[in-house]
Amino acid sequence: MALKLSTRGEYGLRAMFDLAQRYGEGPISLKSVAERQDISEHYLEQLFASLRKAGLVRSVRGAQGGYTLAREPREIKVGEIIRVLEGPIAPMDCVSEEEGEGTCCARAETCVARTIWEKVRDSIAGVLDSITLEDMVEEAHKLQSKDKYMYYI
Amino acid sequence: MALKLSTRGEYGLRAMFDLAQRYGEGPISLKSVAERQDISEHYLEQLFASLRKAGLVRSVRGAQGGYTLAREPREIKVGEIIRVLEGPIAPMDCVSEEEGEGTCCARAETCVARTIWEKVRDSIAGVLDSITLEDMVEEAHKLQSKDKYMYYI
DNA sequence: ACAATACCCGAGTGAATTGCTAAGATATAA
DNA sequence: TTATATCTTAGCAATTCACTCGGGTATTGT
Repeated sequence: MALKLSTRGEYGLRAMFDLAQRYGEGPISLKSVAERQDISEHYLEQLFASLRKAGLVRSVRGAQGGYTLAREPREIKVGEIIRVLEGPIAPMDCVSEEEGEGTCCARAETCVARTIWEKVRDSIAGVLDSITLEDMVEEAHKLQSKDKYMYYI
Repeated sequence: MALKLSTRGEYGLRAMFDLAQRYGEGPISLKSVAERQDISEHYLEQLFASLRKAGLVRSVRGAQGGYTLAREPREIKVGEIIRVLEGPIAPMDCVSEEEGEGTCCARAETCVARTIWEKVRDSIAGVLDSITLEDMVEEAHKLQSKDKYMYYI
């Protein structure tokens, strides 16, 4: 499978979507997220450590504690979540979004391939940065009402 | 690094580009490709076994043998090469380009994420399928003449 | 005939990554 | 003070990656 994401991105996005669906309800415990999304709670804790350090979620410790989105769902792009959990988007080291772009292209012909990797990178980033958590919540509502509609035909 | 390609795709594309630059000159030995592209010859052999079985290159055995592109450079898309060497393009198992799409989406909300992975997949495929080996050879010529132009300023 | 060349094939392997689990420390509400 | 949560570090089995090793087979020039 080419250009695959790891479970960090997959689980992390699912969990953040879960928080977005409950935005405004106060802190949500990882235990409940883990149960709904069928993900290991301990593993989720690790992902949320990254998300918290990146400023995407806020934590409340102690009983009745949990996590909330640090911003409104429409202010959080899917691309941000993926970058925090998986690192900069880059099909190849030499076209990483990070500043220190590494040393490649000692050979001239490498650069021809490089322009391809740049296009791939930008098209991926374009998709992920065009979708917010709010978009996902809205989409989920649409899918639900569509199901209902189908049912009554 | 998110959504990274392995060296199979990287080396394979470089090697196929090398053959494209020498298209019409008869069989090119892997040894020469490996030297020019600075890739292990044995490793390249493995990649070309896949490329040959997929019908992208033809082999000529024995002394003075080597590999040639099975089609003209403009008839070979970068996406084909990547798929042969890395498998179907799929940021997630459940949105693979292959027929047997696997079992995901037992949960409804998964499908919201799924539409995102589908968009990512299609945007990647769109880029890779829009570029042929001929495009790369032309691009290499442009880069060369640009260098020359810069030099004489 | 016989080297030399080059493709063909399968097994193995060390290093890195992945996807967790285990064990505990710390903070807060009831 | 107890139950509930977040935090933190360490470890680990399984898989994947990027090759290497050791052959075999086909073809060409001498």
